Amino acid sequence: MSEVITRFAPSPTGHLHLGGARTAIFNWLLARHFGGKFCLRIEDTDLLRSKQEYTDSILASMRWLGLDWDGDLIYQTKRTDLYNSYVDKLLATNHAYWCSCTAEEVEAMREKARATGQKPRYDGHCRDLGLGPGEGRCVRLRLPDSGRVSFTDLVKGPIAIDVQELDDFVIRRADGMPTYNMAVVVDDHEMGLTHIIRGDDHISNTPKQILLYQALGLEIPKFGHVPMILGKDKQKLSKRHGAKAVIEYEKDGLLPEALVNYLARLGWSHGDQELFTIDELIKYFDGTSLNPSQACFDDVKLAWCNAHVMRGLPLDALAAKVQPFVENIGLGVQPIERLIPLCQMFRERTSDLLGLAQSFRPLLVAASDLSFIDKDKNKHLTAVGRTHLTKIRDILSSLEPFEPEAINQALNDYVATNNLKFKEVAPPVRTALMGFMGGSHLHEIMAFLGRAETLARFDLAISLCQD
RNA sequence: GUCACCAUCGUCUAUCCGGUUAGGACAGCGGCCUCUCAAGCCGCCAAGACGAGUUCAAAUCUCGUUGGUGACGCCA
Repeated sequence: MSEVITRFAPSPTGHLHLGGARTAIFNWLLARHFGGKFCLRIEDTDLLRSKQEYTDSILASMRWLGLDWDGDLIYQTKRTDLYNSYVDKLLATNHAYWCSCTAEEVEAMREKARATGQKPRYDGHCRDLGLGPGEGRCVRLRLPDSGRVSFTDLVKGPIAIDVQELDDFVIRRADGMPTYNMAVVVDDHEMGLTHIIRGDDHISNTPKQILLYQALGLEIPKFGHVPMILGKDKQKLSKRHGAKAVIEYEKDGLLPEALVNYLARLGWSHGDQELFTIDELIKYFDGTSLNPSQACFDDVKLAWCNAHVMRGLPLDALAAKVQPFVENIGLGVQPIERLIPLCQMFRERTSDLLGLAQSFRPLLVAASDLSFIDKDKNKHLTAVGRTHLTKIRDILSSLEPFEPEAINQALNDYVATNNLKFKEVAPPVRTALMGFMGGSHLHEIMAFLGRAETLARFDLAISLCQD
């Protein structure tokens, strides 16, 4: 088998969104699986809507996701001459012709067709007029009079459409720029693409592109059209339905491995396996087992995926990742060594880095800044609570060493010697330390806080106890 | 309107060329564990859109219906 070459070709008219990210992942995975090449091409021919900042943002998201590309970035706006050389070839072989119709005239044709229940299309007015460059405005492809265009889709199987359904579409605009289908075909051929996985909104472009390949006498690559991702309510994914750009997931503290795992698994499967490492995805993804039906995006499952990745990370790596989030929510620049125990205590209690950082708050602020949840405070900081807190405070003030094991032992001893149950003692202590009934094991919390801070919290809580 | 694509639990999916108590995962519910909350473990709930046909046998093949999505630009 010759080398597999795939590509991702975003247009820089917005940030990288979930759908684009998924097609990028599929193409990247296919190339990596077969040891081929994955190329990146910026389709910036829409001068009005394309912006450099979006190109930058898309590239940043690609890097964040770990989708590295081979070779140089290709910008379509820099290849106008190349496209026009192909247009000239088509003109020279009579596969294309100049058209002088105005936008208004073409629109009138469409209206007319629509009125008779036909598909709106160009009626071939200038087809045989033999217009030259001076007389024409744009260039159109001359389609065959009859026949069917068919191809075997990697995802959907055999697809065929009658050429009667198509019209002589524009391949070169009046301003000299190529249209989308023209540029895509030239680029895909020039870049040597063998496989094209894209959204199935392109399924109707494919016959047009195949006609171009045929008119140009070029080899046709394999196409695979994956269905678009739908929102929760089966509607098209839009901002209204919670569609977010990849960059936003990054800000929310998702891990790229989790997003890649989730997105790859949406519309593709490998038996019953749900969780994959990137290496496993590369190993198993061969372009088959792609699901032809639409899939709804589920951020709850994404969160589950992310939680799983977070739990599997080495603690120091997790601490390094959460560090900027801790700083961003106003908890200061904390050294990694200090974040490691926090990660250990809280990583199973949150599903993203932002949530993890937030869960650190009670342990990173001073006792005086600790905020209490009224419900827990009223319930546990009582006269009975004061008794336990006071006695335990005494024990802790002279405990040596002030370390997890010893602290835990001291608490158990207190419970045993007073003939109590742990669950009678824990609530006031927990509320004193955390401000609410949550968090990790008490001895871990105290060991992290250190003796001084622990005692300060006991003192504060004791003063808050109501009879 | 025309054309194209799609159709299994609420959601993601498995069930390779017809024969399964239709499996797994997320969510939900219940239990165990337990100092809270989680995590973990165990269990429960829950599906072949509808109608015909082919066949000994259909979720699986065929046709139709319905529903969803997409496309129909000198946007990409």
